[in-house]
Amino acid sequence: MLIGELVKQTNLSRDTIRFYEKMQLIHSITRNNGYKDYPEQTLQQVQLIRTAKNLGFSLHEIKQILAMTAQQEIPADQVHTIFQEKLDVIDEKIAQLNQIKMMLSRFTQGEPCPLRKDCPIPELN
Amino acid sequence: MLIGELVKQTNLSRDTIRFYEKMQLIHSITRNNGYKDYPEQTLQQVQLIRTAKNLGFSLHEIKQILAMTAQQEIPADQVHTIFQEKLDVIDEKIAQLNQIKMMLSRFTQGEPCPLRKDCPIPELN
DNA sequence: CTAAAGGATGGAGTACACTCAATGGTCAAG
DNA sequence: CTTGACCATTGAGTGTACTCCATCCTTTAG
Repeated sequence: MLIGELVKQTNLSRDTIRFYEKMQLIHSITRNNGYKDYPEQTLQQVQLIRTAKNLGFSLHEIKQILAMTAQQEIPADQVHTIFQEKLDVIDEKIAQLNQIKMMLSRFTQGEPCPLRKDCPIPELN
Repeated sequence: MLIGELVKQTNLSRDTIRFYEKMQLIHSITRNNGYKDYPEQTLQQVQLIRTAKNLGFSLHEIKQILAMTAQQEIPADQVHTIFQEKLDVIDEKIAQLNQIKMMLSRFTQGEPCPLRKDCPIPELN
């Protein structure tokens, strides 16, 4: 797949795609004429980049996640540990989101806001 | 509370606190001697900033959330709408996190990775 | 009174993640 | 063979969120 096709399928800009490739989040094979060919799976990888970015992961972290998914198996304990770490981070983020959500929800139901000075102190985190 | 105390309680740097104040996420009262006095609730506000930032909200978005919590009530439909929007974003983020989580979990249980096939293994820095 | 600790301001610099502009090569249609 | 759509590279610029530095003022301990 040439870059123009990838742009259409992903709605990313050319520059963004080239930036991701420079950062080695995605990869291509260079044809004889100098044009770059992106494999089909790049679409899925871009989708993961988009989602993870949206969730506050840095490109560096996303690169790690992508690298892990590229392994054949999960042989080393080391890799598994990094993997579990990411899962833990995700669980923590979910918990934090639920906390903020509950705080905001209570507020929309007319309860006093914990961030105002005349209100009780919340237990965030 | 003077800035030094706030630094101790929050583990943020002086510069970060001053940056947040310049961006109007937090506020202070200036004493006669020019020193700035931060109200107690600043601690909770900083905690929300920290949590929301961790979840991928921008300082601009966090400023909106903080502004909303400062309202006495929720009178205007407009405010309520923005509020509900944030709640929706939070729900979406939770869903996305669960998606990534499930993808990674499946992978740790030996299933083939949807991002693989012939993908080259990126190098970790 | 003096020194040290802590406070304020202004401006420059940094890291990250793009984004744009300039320049030039490749290829298919007419 | 030219034109226009695509492709490539390089380097500069932008917005966000800090971070550092220089300089100067205020308070407190000795």
